[in-house]
Amino acid sequence: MLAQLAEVVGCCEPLAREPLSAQQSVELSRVFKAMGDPVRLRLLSLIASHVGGEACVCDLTDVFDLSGPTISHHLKVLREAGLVTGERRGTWVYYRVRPELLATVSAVLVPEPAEDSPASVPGGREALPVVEA
Amino acid sequence: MLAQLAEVVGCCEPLAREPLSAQQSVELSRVFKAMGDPVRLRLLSLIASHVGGEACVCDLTDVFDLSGPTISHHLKVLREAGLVTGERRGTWVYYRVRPELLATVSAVLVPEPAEDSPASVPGGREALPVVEA
DNA sequence: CGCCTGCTTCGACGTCGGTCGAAGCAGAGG
DNA sequence: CCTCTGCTTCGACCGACGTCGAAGCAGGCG
Repeated sequence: MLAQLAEVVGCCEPLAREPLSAQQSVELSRVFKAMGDPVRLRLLSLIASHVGGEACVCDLTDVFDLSGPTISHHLKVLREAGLVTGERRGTWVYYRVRPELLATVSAVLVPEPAEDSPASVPGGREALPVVEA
Repeated sequence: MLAQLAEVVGCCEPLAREPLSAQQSVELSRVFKAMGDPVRLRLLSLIASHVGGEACVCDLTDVFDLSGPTISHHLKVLREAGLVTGERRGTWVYYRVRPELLATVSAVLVPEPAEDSPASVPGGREALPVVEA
């Protein structure tokens, strides 16, 4: 049911080039809303900067003065926004970021595409992140 | 009272380089939260892509099926986040975007700075946008 | 099998935020 | 001065969201 961000946003011009359609703005705002919370933003940076590019939930929980369910909730929001992926390996669940989505969002903000970022695979527009609920 | 985004965020590394501090995440999330609404995101793109780089409120109101007070409220949120500035000229109020803030936020998202964007003035780190409530 | 640990889901509660109509303020123009 | 238009502020309503404890699920380990 969730529209695929790649189809709607991946092909949209930078903000200053032409106005967003109603649908594009809805899709894009989903990602920004997920990043619009201090805890989630910090979770994102903790995962992104962790060694190996992934972090266990138990590592993340210790950083905050928040309950486990709350951290789990925030991770779910990030997951549903397509910003991270979670994978269970044995007892622990490891989270990774999707650098493609960050690169896509980043490109929308600046007038100059700056497409030399390593995360943007050449001709990989259809390989952009897909939100699978 | 509002901390200046330039001091807190303007000097922070990309997300994947090192984790954000609690304060940095609070400041940054303020901007993302402002962009986390479809109407505000569309307002932002309408202003940014308008001829002359500025748009009158009356032009913006016509695009949405929303009341004037609601549009005004969203513009205030964007203003307080430092994303736009409003200037009264005679009867009308014109809004402009702050491309520096967009460039700053964009740079935080991608691991490669991509600092060749025209909005990032060389050595102008202290000239970055300041939120003045 | 039974327990223990790590994580998620559920249900509830309080706050925040988007929306509106009514009212207020600022200029322009009679 | 009065009025009219453009925009903002105010007050209220209601749904969305962040938070928690309790309960549920999954996998390791005696």
